[in-house]
Amino acid sequence: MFQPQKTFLALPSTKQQRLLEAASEEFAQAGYHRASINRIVERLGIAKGSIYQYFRNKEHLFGYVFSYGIKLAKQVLKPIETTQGPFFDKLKTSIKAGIEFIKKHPFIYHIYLKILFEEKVPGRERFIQAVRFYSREYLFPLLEEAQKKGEIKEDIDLEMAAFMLDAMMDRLLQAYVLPYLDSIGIHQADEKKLDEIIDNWLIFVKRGLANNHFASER
Amino acid sequence: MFQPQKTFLALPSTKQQRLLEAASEEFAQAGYHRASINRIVERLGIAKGSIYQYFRNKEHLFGYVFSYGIKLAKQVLKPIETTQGPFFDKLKTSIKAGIEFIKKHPFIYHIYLKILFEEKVPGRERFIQAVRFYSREYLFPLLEEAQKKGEIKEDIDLEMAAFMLDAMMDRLLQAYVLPYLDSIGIHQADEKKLDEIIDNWLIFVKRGLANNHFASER
Amino acid sequence: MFQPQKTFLALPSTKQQRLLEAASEEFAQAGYHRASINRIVERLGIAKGSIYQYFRNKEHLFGYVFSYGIKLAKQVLKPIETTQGPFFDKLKTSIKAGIEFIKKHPFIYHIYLKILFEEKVPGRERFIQAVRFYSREYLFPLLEEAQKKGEIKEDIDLEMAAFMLDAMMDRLLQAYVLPYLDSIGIHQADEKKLDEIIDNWLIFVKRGLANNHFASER
Amino acid sequence: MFQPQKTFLALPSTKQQRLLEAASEEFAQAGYHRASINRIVERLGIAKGSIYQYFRNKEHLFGYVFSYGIKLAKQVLKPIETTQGPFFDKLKTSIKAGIEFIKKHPFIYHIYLKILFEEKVPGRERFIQAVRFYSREYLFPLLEEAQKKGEIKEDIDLEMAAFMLDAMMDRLLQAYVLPYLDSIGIHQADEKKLDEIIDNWLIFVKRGLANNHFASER
DNA sequence: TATGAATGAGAGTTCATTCAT
DNA sequence: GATGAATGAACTCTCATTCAT
Repeated sequence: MFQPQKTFLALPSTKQQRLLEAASEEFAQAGYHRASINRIVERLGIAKGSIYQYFRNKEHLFGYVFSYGIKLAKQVLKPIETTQGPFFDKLKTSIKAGIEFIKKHPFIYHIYLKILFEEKVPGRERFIQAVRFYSREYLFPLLEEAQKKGEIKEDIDLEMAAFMLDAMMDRLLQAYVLPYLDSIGIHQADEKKLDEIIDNWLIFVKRGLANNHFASER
Repeated sequence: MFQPQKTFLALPSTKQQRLLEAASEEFAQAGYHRASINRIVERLGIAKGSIYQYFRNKEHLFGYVFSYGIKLAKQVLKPIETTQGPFFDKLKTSIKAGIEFIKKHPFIYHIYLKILFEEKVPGRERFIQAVRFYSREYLFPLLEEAQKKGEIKEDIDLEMAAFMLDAMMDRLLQAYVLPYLDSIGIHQADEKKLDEIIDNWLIFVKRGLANNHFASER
Repeated sequence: MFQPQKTFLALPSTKQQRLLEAASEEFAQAGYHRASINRIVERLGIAKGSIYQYFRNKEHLFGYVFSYGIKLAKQVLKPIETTQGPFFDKLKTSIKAGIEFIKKHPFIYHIYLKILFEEKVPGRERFIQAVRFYSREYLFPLLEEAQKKGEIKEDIDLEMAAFMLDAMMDRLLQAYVLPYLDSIGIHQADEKKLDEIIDNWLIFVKRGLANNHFASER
Repeated sequence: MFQPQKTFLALPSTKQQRLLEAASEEFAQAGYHRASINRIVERLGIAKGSIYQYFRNKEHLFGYVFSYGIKLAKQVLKPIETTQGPFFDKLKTSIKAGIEFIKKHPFIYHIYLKILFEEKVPGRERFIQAVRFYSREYLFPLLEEAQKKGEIKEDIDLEMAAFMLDAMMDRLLQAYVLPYLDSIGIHQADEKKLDEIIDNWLIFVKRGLANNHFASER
């Protein structure tokens, strides 16, 4: 949909990469509308006109960064989808993959956050859909399968479950990145601590909050 | 911190109110940076200079809207905090109060969403903290009390529980407002349907996802 | 249709006039597309932003200059239309009025010339129609009346006559302004010479080219 | 004056021709200044740099198109000049030749119209002079000859006659091309209709507007 | 106190032209 | 000889802010 110009594709791939990174960084810092082409070219030390040789306009530049992000996200998602094993293991794999993705491509995730509630961002819905790869589309089939196998209680509303899992996983990742949303110390936790937190999170998800004895008494 | 000028305080309170509403609406629609003072004064039919008599600048204007939002949020929070009864009832009250708040003050909530991930918004963290009134600060003490009373399993990590509850409640409220998240049908639901969804959610929260028999066997 | 902003109308009329003249001059020199807002504000010694307080954009600025031109043209046209007397006297009055108009408002006429064949000029047709006030619309009724009175041969095709008169008068005015179209010495001729040329032109128009004796013989 | 580079002359003549046509088309559509080298090379599918191998710059490219136009115009003009016969027959031949020229080389004529009143077009006057091949230079000698032969009244000012004929013929050709001037139905007229119109025009030219009886009485 | 005209930095975009490959 | 990436000046337009009235 949003294609770069041929000029860009003819560039040495290191230069393509540099541009992609500079643009990503700018969009990650400022969102779509506040991002400045001026700043991007300054960062890159190229002329203002050059970027218009590479991309028709800001929209197309963003579109390219964005489809690049989707490509990366899919690379992460693919191997998880085909993974075999118990449902809760897959969940763990998923959330760890999410964190790995953020570590590897912090700008992409930041762009996602920036445009989550930004208005009139070209292609926004598509982008959000793609980067939230643990969303209903992905989780619901997993839940169905798990319920069939007896891993999940029969009377659980799976739509609601998918929705809530999405919410929790999304927030977990957000907290990993944004200190002010972090109350569990996940932000910049080391590898070991991270594992602990995720396991802790899984216990919560597995057992749920309610005391079964207490709840069943009522 | 961000005070209006004395000129503003001398204004008839109806005019103060109108200004507050116009500004809220603009910030809700456009976020902080993309909000336009031009549009605000147009909406109000006052001179552009006047708004600078009332507030030192955009930052201070936003600060005022913002403290107004916090005040409103606290009004909702106070009565809930003092409510007596079982923990899960309080939770239900909380989420319903949240929805009531959004209904009553849609602009405030939208501002919260808009600035959630916006950079360089003056006082952003404070505002977000305050409007997310079901955040850790509020939930953790409730959870502690509930655990003491035996309503909640002893081996649950309360920090994690507060974090997750926060995440889920936040997303529930977002779903109420944003069509793109309405896979669970909460968007624009009628009063009755809404109750159903919240009850459903509570069951989910109470019992958790995991099949206890299955889980305990492993 | 193209309105100035209230800000402009509130300006002291001398300033309005200065702006109008500066803009007219620029549009007259460069046409619509090549006209530069930058140059206009430079000429005026005002800030770039100011002109956008006065007019929504270039299109509206041009629209205003243009409707001002139409107003002036109508002021010239009105008195001629109501003039009584022989047809050929009216023709003479018309062409002299045209020259007077050009003398008084050289920029307006130059704008007309500039946009005659310029593409995508907002409101171009309307403008051209209005400034070519000796066009078919104006000439045809006069010719009809003259024919009725016997001033003009009965077998003359009046549409063709109007068309040709328009062509000749238009070119006369163009030659008055543009040296390279002038082969009869009308360009910047003095009052006396001008009268002579116009009379000469009228003879040509009255009698036509053809030698009647010769023509009738064939 | 404006020469192509040797590189261009070494090109196969089909390529030369293609370039000429593409450039003509662009200049015809956009005039001189708004014409875009970008679009020309796009149309041709050649590299932007190449065109600067062929022509020093835009000015020289235009100059070449322009001298090509003059060459074509002269090809049309030559045979007419040498034609023998009555003056009014020559006039008819002339205007028909003009229409033929426009049909055959629409871009050249459109360029003429576009730059008629455009400022700072290199060589503009020369080009206009050449393409308006029924101008004073051409018409005046014909008129002199005709007057000598008694085809034209003795007391006609030939300079004025040439001027007016030029004006009328020019406008006739414009009407053939531009819909907004087609009050006389010349626009896109079929061959037969066209002949009729030209004859009608000739009658007008021959006899003139004035009623001789009426005029002579006064 | 209220007004609104004036400002100017900065935004996205276009384009003829250059020059290393 | 052909290429096309790189340039940068100039373009129109927006906006928070100032200040004389």
